[in-house]
Amino acid sequence: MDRELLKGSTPILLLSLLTEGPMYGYQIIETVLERTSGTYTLKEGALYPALHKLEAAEFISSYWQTQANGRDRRYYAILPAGSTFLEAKKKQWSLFVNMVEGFVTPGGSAGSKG
Amino acid sequence: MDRELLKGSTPILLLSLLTEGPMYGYQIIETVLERTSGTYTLKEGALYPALHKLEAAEFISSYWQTQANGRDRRYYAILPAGSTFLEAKKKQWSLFVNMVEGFVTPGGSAGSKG
DNA sequence: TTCCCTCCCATCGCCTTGCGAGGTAGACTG
DNA sequence: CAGTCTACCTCGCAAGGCGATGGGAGGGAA
Repeated sequence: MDRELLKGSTPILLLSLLTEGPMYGYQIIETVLERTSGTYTLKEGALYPALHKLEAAEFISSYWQTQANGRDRRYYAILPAGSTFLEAKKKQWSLFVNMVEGFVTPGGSAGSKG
Repeated sequence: MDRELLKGSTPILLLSLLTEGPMYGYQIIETVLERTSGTYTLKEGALYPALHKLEAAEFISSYWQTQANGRDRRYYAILPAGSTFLEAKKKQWSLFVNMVEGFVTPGGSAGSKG
């Protein structure tokens, strides 16, 4: 997976994932790994700073939860503002994808959606 | 257009464009501007360094051409290695797009590619 | 008890990229 | 001559991902 391509897509990934329900960091990494069949490993050095930024922007919130075995986990949940932001990001995303595809496949105008 | 999303996509754009024939910098900027209906302005600060990198990697070659009015223009043309690289990049691109879409639309597996 | 592995959090410096701003210069226009 | 358009290029900055590194708690093995 091209690292440079990834830049900027992490918030979309994170917010989309959290739309399905609260998750904790380690779980996010594993989930991404599973869903991509090992293709993409979300790195800790990318995940945590991204999570913290999202929280600082109040797009997500976090809370610590203690498990039965006594260990603590920090869960992240999406906030309404985060959902709104996600929708905006999604629009930018499809705009971006259509733009690039428009150049990659110049003949068939890649404008299948909005 | 989200700047961060753009990162890493420039080589694909450039190589794809040059597949249609040799172009010079200024022309590339104008072409991108036209084709995206003014949505995306490829900046000089992004274009020239990218072009130089591509040339250093021998994916493209350049030559100066003098116009009728005496002005010089530097044309860039894609090389065989560049085409090969483009194909690889395209694969990475669709992998990347499918990956993100897989998270954005968890229900409907976004497996419609080319 | 000690050792190590797994889980789970987090930060730091480096590298790469795109961008804004700045610079050079020839040709055409007024 | 001044101003604008074409056409090239570079520099410093900001932002993001990555590899490395570190810390801490629980559980199993020696």
